[in-house]
Amino acid sequence: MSTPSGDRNDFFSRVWQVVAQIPRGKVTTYGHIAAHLGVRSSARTVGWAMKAAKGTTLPCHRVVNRFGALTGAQSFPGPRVMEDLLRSEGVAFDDDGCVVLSAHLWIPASDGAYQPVD
DNA sequence: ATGTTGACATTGA
DNA sequence: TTCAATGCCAACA
Repeated sequence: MSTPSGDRNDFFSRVWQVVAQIPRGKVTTYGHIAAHLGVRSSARTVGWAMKAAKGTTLPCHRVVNRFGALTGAQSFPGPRVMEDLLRSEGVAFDDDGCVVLSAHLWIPASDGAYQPVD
């Protein structure tokens, strides 16, 4: 549509909207968020939105990469803040320090719908 | 204004 | 199998 002055800053807003829907004790990946927005290739930009979300109420700590690694932990006030936050919500970690996506992976728009694993 | 980098993911060779 | 290249959007030099 064409509204020249309207759909430009939406990308961040959309990402923030989705992230805000992540239930406590669950996590999602950049790719899933991007895919939900219709652009899976923009997973990178999703990370930017997260960085820009610092200082907001967004649970950016619930967003991890495809491997479940806390890639954004370094952007937190402390090296253990992100992991501690997730643990505080009941999220389990693997021996590699990665989130057990098999148990906590949440997908946008699933709306609580049960999602089978591969 | 242009080019590079970045909390990623996918495909091709 | 692993390595390299591509796509996307925004901020920074």
